[in-house]
Amino acid sequence: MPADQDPAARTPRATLRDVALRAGVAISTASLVYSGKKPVAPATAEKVREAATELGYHGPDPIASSLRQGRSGVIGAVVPSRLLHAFRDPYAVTMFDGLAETLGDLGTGLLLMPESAPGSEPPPGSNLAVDAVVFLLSSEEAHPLVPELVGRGIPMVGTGSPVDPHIVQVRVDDRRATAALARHVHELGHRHVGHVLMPLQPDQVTRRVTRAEVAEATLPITRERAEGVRDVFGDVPMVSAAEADIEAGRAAADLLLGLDPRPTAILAQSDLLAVGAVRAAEARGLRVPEDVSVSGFDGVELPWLGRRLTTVDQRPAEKGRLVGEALRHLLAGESVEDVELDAPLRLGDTTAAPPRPAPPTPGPPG
Amino acid sequence: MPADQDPAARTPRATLRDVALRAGVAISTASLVYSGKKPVAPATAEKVREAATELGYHGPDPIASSLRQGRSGVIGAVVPSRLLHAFRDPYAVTMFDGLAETLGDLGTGLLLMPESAPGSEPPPGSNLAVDAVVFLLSSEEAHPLVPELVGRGIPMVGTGSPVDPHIVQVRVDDRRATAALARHVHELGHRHVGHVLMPLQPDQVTRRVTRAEVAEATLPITRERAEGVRDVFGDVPMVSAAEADIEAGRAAADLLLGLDPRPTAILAQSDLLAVGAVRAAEARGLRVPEDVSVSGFDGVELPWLGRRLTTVDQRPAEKGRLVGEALRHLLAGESVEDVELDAPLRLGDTTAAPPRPAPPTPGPPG
DNA sequence: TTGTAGGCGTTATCAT
DNA sequence: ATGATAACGCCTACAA
Repeated sequence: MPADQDPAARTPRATLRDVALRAGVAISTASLVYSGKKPVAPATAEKVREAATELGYHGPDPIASSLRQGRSGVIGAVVPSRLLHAFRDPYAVTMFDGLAETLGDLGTGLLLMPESAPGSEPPPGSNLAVDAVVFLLSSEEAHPLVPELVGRGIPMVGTGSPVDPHIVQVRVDDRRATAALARHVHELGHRHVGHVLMPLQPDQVTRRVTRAEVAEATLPITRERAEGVRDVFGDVPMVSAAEADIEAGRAAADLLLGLDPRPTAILAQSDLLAVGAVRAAEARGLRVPEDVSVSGFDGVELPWLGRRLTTVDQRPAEKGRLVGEALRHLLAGESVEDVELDAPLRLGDTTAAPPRPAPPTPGPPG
Repeated sequence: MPADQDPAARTPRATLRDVALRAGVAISTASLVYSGKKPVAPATAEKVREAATELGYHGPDPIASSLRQGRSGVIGAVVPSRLLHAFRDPYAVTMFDGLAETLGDLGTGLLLMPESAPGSEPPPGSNLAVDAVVFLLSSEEAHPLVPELVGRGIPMVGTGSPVDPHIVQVRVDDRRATAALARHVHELGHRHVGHVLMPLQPDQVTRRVTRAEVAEATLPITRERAEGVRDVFGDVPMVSAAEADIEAGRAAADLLLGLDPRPTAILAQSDLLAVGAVRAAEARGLRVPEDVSVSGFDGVELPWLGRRLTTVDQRPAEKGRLVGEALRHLLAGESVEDVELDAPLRLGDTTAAPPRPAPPTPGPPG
């Protein structure tokens, strides 16, 4: 390795004071040249810029500036520690994209704060300088960071969980939206449906679950979507997927398709799970939608699927943008109400009327 | 909206001084209770914590702490403004995941700094308080932020571009790795191959490109991988995809498969492009690998593909981790050399010997 | 083990 | 339009 670094690194960095001194003006005047908050004579500004260039000064130190102004210009985003998994879902990425769009206009940065093992004290990230925090993908009803942030008076925006009166929520009415979708499937004529749920717990296995278990799910949307299905179909067989991804959706749907009577429709709690359900059906030689209908939830783009899923469009990009808007108002000191996002039903080509039932089993003659 | 916020919000937040005063100790002592850098008598610590609780004090202000210590505990990650597109590629997500892993241990946060329209002055993000910056997905050979950051003495780590002596690079030898892959395809017997390239420019269209155009590609890896192919096959037909995604890969490969003679193998510059190539072949009724061989580059997980791509494994997670390691050393003040990552060839089931050529065209008799 | 004192680099206020 | 001055909240020598 090189004997030593750039010699300039050894020299203490120039500060605004050095620049002002060299330009022959007051520090406060030099500050104005950079902030532009008050007019400065062009000649003066020029002198300051020159001095800055000579000293290798590249503008005010963001940390010092933050301290003085009381804001860091950074929004914290709490994300699952397994970022990889979360971002495999286009829903998550799309929502972040929408958020980043608003934030970009705002000139604020987005700081990823990975959740870590529960119980660590203090919760990681509590020592990071953020002006506000968003919870977009949390699957916990309570979160250790929340009391901490409330205590610090840091505004928070979420999309459902964690649940806390201090968090401004931007959400969809999951139950109602799911019920609308279920009603559509019911009207097509389906009477035997199966429901594929998100994981009830982290690290669980794909398995059938009971209504009682679902009532205790960590993730509120899991419960609410299941209720939406029940509102229309009553109790139906439910399988909770081990992960919110395609493979787990396939496994979960496969379990349902093995039941007797076999469901004629699979309602999945996310588009990715629904894709898995389509795969499971195909693997059994069943055609979608002729033999089995499949529906999802989210409304993400799946260009590689080659078909349009019947789903609820949560408008994830819009959701992200609305979170950004809420942040903007909160940072401006305004108070903000919860937002309910409209989530329209999108009919695709994965749902149709159920196959005609086999003629009332004549049974082998004799 | 509510008439007003939590009344506590109006009260200026308690500081360490208030706490010390209330606990009857010196500010510096109270500070030690939180930093733990020197021992404090248990009784004293208890008094301080009590006072803190009473005052609603939740630990030192991160900004003030940062100013004093000269570090913010935040790493900046420059990302494409179209985050959505970038994160559609599992390569990107996997690499970030690897990075986040190292950073998690380090207790530092990752701040996303979206690149914005070129030419904005000053470059956005230059006012954010970061201790170091990483460029993982940049497609520019030069970047406006680089001189700025060099000026501020902020260490940088990258994976190839932008190119600058101040940036520690963690890279793969793209040319050599691609040549190794090409050699494998050559040894299988292929003599007519087509090459699918990443976009040469942002916002371009999928189209055939010449060697001369490739030599001027923005993205160094595009050039280097093309050279790797040329090292083995000489000049081959090349098509640059409009985007680094499946659909563009399909369109690009379709162009190649329409040539006469039709290539018996398509070498794509990324796994996602290769998936598109597989789709293009299938759409033409060609079997992979019996009729057409396809190879990729990256080595990402594609569980939904249902087959294993022949590819170069860049080990993206490891790459991310190595970037994290480099950061760790830089932040510790050590000097760091560029890292070359080994990228092994992974044989999958998308490559095989070319189909036997049709018997030397007898032509219609007569 | 605890206290004293000074400053990190900036910006806001107020006066000129 | 410019200048002097006082914080912003904390941490670290150093002294006791």
